[in-house]
Amino acid sequence: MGRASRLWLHHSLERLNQSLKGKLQIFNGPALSIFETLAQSHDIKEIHWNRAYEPWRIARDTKLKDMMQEKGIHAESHKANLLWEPWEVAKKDGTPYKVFTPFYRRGCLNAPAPRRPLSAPQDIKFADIPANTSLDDCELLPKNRWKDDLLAHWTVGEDGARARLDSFLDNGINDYKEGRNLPHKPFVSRLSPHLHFGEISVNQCWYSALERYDMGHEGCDTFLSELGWREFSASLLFYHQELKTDPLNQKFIHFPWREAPDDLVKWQQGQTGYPIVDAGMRELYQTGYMHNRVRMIVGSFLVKNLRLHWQYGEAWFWDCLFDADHAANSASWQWIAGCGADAAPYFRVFNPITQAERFDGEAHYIKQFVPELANLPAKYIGDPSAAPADVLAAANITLGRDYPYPIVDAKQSRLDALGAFATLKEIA
DNA sequence: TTTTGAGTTGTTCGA
DNA sequence: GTCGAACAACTCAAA
Repeated sequence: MGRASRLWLHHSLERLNQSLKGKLQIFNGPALSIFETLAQSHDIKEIHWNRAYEPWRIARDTKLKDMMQEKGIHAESHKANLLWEPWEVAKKDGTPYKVFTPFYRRGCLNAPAPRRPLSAPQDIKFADIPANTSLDDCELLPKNRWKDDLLAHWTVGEDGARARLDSFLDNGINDYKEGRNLPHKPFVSRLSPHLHFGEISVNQCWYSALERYDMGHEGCDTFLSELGWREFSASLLFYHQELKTDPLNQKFIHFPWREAPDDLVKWQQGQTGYPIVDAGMRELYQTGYMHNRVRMIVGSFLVKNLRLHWQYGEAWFWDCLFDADHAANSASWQWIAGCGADAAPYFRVFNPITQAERFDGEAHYIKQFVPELANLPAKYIGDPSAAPADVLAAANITLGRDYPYPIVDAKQSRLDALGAFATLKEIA
């Protein structure tokens, strides 16, 4: 796990333990040997767990199931992370979908409806099994950065997740279709970390939305289809276990990526000279989250304007995001790079200046995370280097000192990217 | 098997 | 300033 994920997990387990009245037992180590030991010392009849789809988990759980069955223990995994299992959504010929819209509309929405959420168990009987470690001894907390201020923006745990969903259904969902593109507005759900860590189920999200709104409500439909994207990513990972490293479009193995470690660091630190990119990267580092619209902008900037390998972006997001999810992260980076499923056409390169003007025209978002530009008129917020000298002076900004010059020219690097993509055409 | 229509999120240019 | 077309060609899904 990345550092942000470990931090969230620590606090999430703490909350879970509280809601279980201190009865949560934590075991650290290889699952196989832990369960083998438990099976020797206790009379275990059945073992149940929620299914997961990461390659290492599938491999582990398969071994676990085999071992339990050898011992005569009933072992069963269940659908709990997804609305539909990957193998429940297939084309007529039985093969998996590769395009989102038919996957969702024909595949998911025509399949049997997902089960309704179950209510919490009233009475859990805990066995008297001593844990082999404590939460603190797991050392999930990062040693040298983040911690509390990073979590100031969140309420970790089941109660926080439920409150987030209710608040979104009260407010954000009504403006969701268009509003979710505006990074300074509270119109996105921000449910992703809660969903990732199982603090709320996707079934609860699905049916809570449908209890309040009908299919046909624009915001509701868009929200449900975003849950559909989560399913789509999981399906892609299930059928392409190497999604994290291998481009779905094999031609991209030959793509002429640049190697420019200095540029990568400037991207990571939010020092590219393009305020909307820098705001996003700083939001990520400071809050463990980045608004979806801005994720696309910074992603496009990395893989197209800087022409650095999408796996660098994938790795940084994996480390910094509270909602870091193997399937969604890999699939989305492949999508923005152009090698993934349903990927953007090669000529679709986000212009960081235009995007800033269109989606943060009053610069509320940028000024929140790039405070050194606080006095710059919004008119120039997309590209401070284009502001007249007297405007910069009045805003107390000296480029190259207070805020960087653009590290690449947006126009020229776009053309370079198009040229690089064109070289792929010649590959058979 | 062949054909047909369609494909999350954009930019730029010219009328 | 606004709007529609061009930007390529390919793969996918289903008729």
